[in-house]
Amino acid sequence: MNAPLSERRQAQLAALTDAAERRIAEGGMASLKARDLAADIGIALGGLYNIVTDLDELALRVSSRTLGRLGEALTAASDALPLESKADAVNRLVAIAHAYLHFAKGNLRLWRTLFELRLAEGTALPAWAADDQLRLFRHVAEPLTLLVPDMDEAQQTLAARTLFAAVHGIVTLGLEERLVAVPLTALEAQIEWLVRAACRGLGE
Amino acid sequence: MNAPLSERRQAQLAALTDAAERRIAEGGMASLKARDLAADIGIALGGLYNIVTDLDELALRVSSRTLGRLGEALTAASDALPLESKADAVNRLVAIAHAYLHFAKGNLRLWRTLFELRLAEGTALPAWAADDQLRLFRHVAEPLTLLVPDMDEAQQTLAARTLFAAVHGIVTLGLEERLVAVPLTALEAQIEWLVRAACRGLGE
DNA sequence: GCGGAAGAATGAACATTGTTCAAGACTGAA
DNA sequence: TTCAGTCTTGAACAATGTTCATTCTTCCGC
Repeated sequence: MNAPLSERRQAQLAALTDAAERRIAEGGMASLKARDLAADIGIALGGLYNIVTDLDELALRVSSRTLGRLGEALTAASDALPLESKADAVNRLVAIAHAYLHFAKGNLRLWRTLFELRLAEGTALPAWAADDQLRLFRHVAEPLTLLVPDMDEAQQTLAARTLFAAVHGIVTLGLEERLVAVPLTALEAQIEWLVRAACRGLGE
Repeated sequence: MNAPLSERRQAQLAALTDAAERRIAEGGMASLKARDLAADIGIALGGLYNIVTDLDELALRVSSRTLGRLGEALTAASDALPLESKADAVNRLVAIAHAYLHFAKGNLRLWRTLFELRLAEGTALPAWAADDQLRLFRHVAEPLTLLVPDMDEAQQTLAARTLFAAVHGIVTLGLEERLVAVPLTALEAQIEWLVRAACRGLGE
């Protein structure tokens, strides 16, 4: 209780973010309630707004953490494979896509929250949040530079985004349980097919 | 909801759905407010709940309309091309994907609403809504049967879903304005590349 | 140490929503 | 006309995010 205020604030922010993360993991973004969170960390309702300006900011902070963990997962998948030949590059892209699928399945609610963020119309998302996103694309872009070294860089970036988006779409639809459930291994196979086909299509 | 409705009720329901569609097209699902809608069609607040059980039901009805119009757009794109050779099949798939992109861009808020529907946990979506979705997949499945006639039907269905999902992902990310904007023609080119590559990958 | 300014904590109050409900108004058959 | 059933109404309720005056703490210059 008598730690210096600045430290205390940091600790509160961390505790608040923890609580928010737990609540979202438990019940999705819809269960991010100001009163619940205040109770979780033992402060009065109004105190929330000394730590954070918005519940939206809080959701953004949780999303940043999730993106960080996702990045680590993709890094781990990448580092497990060599990257020397073009075949390596394709294999690595497949591994990244599979890692993405498994992360999404294993962190379903937190992962979904990444895309449910609705910032107030007109407010751009903070730089640190945008950075997190770019870091993700770079995981895909790196093998691509080896795969198609002659392609101009803007085109490579665009291709990385497209590939990422395609895989993301497959994962999203595949984990949507209000449609027919697709077995995980079938999803993996579909992703692998698409990534390999897309890579082959890049060559020409 | 399935008892025979009086004519007045039908008219009210239509007017209400119109109003909801207008509001969503204008400001997204967040601007579907009970009081606004009641005012729009000139009834008291409570009267809404004689016409519709929920605002969610209303959003679902608007989504059904949107899916219907989307289906028509895909049909129009399909019918404009012959379907005899395998090359025709690929061209048609590309045309469908492009039509999807243009529909999404031209009906951005209504299209996004399709995926923002959050039915109360545990309630399945009504059969008529599920049917609309299946009809969409069939647009993709039809050319696929010509393209890979030897493939077993379950596999064809799965491939259709995957292709649809991949294109959907590209469109979603491409129309997300809080990232770098991608010119429409670049988006078209990316989609065409991916669809053609995926089709070639199917053959082997 | 101390005293006052700056900042933080509190919880009541406000604003905005979706939804319900008792009471009145209406409609159509007898 | 009368009356039972139905529709409509708008006030009330509940849940929620956010603000604010008041009270309490903390920190820094003396």
